[in-house]
Amino acid sequence: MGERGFIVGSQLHTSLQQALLGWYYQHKRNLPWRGETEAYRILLSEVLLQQTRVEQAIPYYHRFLAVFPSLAALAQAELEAVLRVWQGAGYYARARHLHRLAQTVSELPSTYSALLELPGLGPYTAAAVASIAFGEPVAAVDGNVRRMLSRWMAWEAPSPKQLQAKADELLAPEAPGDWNQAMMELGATVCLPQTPRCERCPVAWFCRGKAEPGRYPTPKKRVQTPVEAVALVWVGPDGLYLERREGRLLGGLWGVPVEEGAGALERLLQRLGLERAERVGTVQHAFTHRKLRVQVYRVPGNGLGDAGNRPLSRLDRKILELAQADLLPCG
DNA sequence: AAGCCGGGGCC
DNA sequence: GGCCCAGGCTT
Repeated sequence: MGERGFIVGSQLHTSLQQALLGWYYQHKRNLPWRGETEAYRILLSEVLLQQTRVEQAIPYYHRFLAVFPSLAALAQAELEAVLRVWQGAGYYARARHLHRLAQTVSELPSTYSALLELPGLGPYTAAAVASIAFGEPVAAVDGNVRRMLSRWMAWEAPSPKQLQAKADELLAPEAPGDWNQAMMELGATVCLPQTPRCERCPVAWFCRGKAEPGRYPTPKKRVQTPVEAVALVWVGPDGLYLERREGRLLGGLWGVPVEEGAGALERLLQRLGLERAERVGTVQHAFTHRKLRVQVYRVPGNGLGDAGNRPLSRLDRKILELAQADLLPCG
C-alpha cells in the first residue's frame, strides 16, 4: 500500500479514536475498579466480569477484596474460603483458577504474553489486564467488541483472529486501557445486542452494518437439554447431610445428594442407608446447557438443618429453602 | 471446532 | 421461554 493509503487510514482511525474516547470520558459509568492502579484489583474485576454483567459483579468485587485484599492474602487462604466468597457468582472454575494463580506467582507479570500463561486468563483477560494495569497496547476482544466490530465491518461470522487483528488495528496506542474500556462501554450501553441505540452512538458514521444490526454477527444457537433429577434433604445425627461436589459442575462447592435419571431416588436411599423419604416439591434450575427439574425429597422426622459456612450453589440453596420452608408451620 | 461451565436480567 | 453477558478450559 502506498503512502497515501496509509495516511488516509491513519486519519480515519484518529477520528474514530477521538470520537469514541471523547464519548467515553463524558459518559463512562462510575465503576468500583475504574481508576484503580493495583493490578490485582484490575485482574479481580476482569475475572469477575467474565460472562457476567457489571451489576452482578460489583458486590462480589467488594466482598472479595474485603476478605482477600491482596494476592498474598489470597495465596494463604483455603480454597473453600475463596469459594465461600464466590458462591452465587457462578463459573466456579474462576475462583479455583484465581486461587491457584495466587499460589503460583507472588507478583502479577506485566506483559500480555506472560499474563496469558496464568491459570484462568485467556486472550481477553490477559489483554484487559495488560492494557488497563500496565499500558500495553493490545486490544481486549470480548463479546461487546466482537459484536461492535462485526457491525462496524458488516461481518456475519468473523473468526477470532480476524477480530483480534481489526481490534488491534483500531486501538488507540497512546491510551490502550481507556480505549479497550471505551469499546466495551459502548457495547454495554449503546451498541446493545437486541436493540442498539444507534441515534446515541458517537461513531455511527463508521458503522457499515447499522441498517441491519441484528445480522452482525450471526446469532449462535444454544441447546438446553432437559434433565430430571432427585435431591434428598436429610438432617441426620450430625446435622444436615452435605457432600462436596467433585468434577467440573459446581466443583468444590457443597450440596445435598443428587442423582439423575431413572431409579434416582432408590440410588440415593441406598447410598445413604435410608429406608424411605417423602416428596416435598419440585425445584427448577437452568444451567447454560441444561434445564434441571429436581424432585426434592426429605427424610421423615427431619429437624431443621443448616449448612454452616460451607459454600453452596444457588441450586442447593433453592432445594434447602423448599425443604425447610415445608418444615415450618406456616410454610 | 465444539462442549462444558452459573447465574441473572431483560425482552 | 429465549437471549446473552467485560470467556476459559477441555476434548
